[in-house]
Amino acid sequence: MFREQTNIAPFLARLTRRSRLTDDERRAILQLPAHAAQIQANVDFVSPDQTIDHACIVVAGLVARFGQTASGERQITALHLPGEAPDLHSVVQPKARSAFQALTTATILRVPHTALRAVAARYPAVAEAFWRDCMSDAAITSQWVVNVGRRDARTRTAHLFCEMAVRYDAVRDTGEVMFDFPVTQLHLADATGLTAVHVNRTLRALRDEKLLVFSGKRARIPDWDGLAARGEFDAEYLQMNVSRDEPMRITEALG
Amino acid sequence: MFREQTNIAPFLARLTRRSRLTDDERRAILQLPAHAAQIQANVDFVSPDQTIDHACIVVAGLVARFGQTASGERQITALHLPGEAPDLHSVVQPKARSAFQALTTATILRVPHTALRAVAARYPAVAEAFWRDCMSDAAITSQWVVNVGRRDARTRTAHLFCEMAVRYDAVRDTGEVMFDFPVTQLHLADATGLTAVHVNRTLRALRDEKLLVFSGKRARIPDWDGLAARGEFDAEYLQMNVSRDEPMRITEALG
DNA sequence: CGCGACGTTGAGTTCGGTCAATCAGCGTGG
DNA sequence: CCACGCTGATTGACCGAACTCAACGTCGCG
Repeated sequence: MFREQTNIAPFLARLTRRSRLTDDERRAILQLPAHAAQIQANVDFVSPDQTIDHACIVVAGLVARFGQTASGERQITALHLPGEAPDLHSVVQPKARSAFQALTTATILRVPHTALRAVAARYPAVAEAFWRDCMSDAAITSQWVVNVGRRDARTRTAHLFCEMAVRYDAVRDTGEVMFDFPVTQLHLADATGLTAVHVNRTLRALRDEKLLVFSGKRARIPDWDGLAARGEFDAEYLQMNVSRDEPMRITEALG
Repeated sequence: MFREQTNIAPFLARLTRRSRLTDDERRAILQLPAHAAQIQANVDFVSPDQTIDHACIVVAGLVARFGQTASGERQITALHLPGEAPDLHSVVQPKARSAFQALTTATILRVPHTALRAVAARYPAVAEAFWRDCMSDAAITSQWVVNVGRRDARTRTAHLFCEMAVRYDAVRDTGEVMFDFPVTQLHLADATGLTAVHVNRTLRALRDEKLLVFSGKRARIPDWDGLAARGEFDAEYLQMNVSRDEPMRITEALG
């Protein structure tokens, strides 16, 4: 039980980045029942149209949400790193509408909907934090529409790497940035709406521009400002730190 | 006041399509304070980075959420028709991250966040309905990533028209489908990630295939099944009717 | 009647896709 | 230890869907 609590901690940390929670509320989240599970790479662990009774939290590895066309081409619509809950929305929408896969062997925590609903019902501020968390993901998805719809391959790829760098919390200053990013070029293609071949060429072009080196599942960004400019990247939409903003607790609306 | 209640009714109807609400809860929503406003076409009525203190509900017209690239190209990331609340998420995220514009002269209702939060705090089931409503929009955005990222121009356009037909509630049987869709070809380009010129050619191609006639801001789909097949369209993700599903009231989780 | 917004069409270009071959790394079994 | 086979990365040659540029048509409206 204690081990499970420490596993939930990153998820709680993520929530409290954007929502204020009392000690009781935090405790309630840490005490959520959870079953750890190892997930094999490239195998659906949630399938579309499946009705599920639990949400999951990524503990280790990288999880992706997939869409598919009739001809079988795939499109990643979201990436989820440790601490995130890819299908938290299933609490209010148990019927899955897209597939989830781990891109590498991953560890997840399965948390029953019943438990999540109980906490949300007992602590409205937690329900609010869940809602807000889902909306953060939605803001990212919105940006992906813009990225995939309107930017050329290099800008698009640069933007993706910038987003991941910030989400992996790898951007400390404006100098060199490095982070592990365990994806293949095929995964990058599925995320950017390009083909694997063109991703390869695009990566090489960005390397030639001395903006990004991606090799051995590790990304190195020699010049953060340069890549951010190349990718038209503005981290604002990721709202990595809004805790200093006003409380925004619905609970306090009653006065 | 009475007039305002009737204007909120379509929004309530939308909520109750997917969430169960008691009479009290419905009444509370209908009694939300709201100011009607006329919105001019093609002018931002919400700008990015603006912190807002109210959400809006579309009463008449068509509202779009826009993203933009550095070079000024625009991408529509969501379309909202009457009864929908384009920025309901602002209740938990007052800082806007994209622009909103009406595509035609539109009427909206502005509802103060304070009032929305008060209702959500007093009736947790309403908070839940709001959350679920936002997640429905998110499911659509997810599909748009797939559409824009992986489908060719014709399939993409066909898919968009199918989605709009269903959301306008124009699909009754599998025969001919007609609905008003007040957008220009430039708007369609911004929604599909194509150029206006290519949208024009794509529309003509679909007309030649006898699948879609779009003229005078009115869409006619002679053969619904045909267009749906052409657009790889499956309405499931729109979840237009899930009320018969289990209650899913977080409130009931306490037992 | 003339202006502006929108729609339509043609000609030429280009970015990214397709097809196909080769290479590199790595785990497995002989 | 090495051959084999698999997955992923890389490269070249060619192709085509969608973009660009530019002109012209059409419609509504002041």
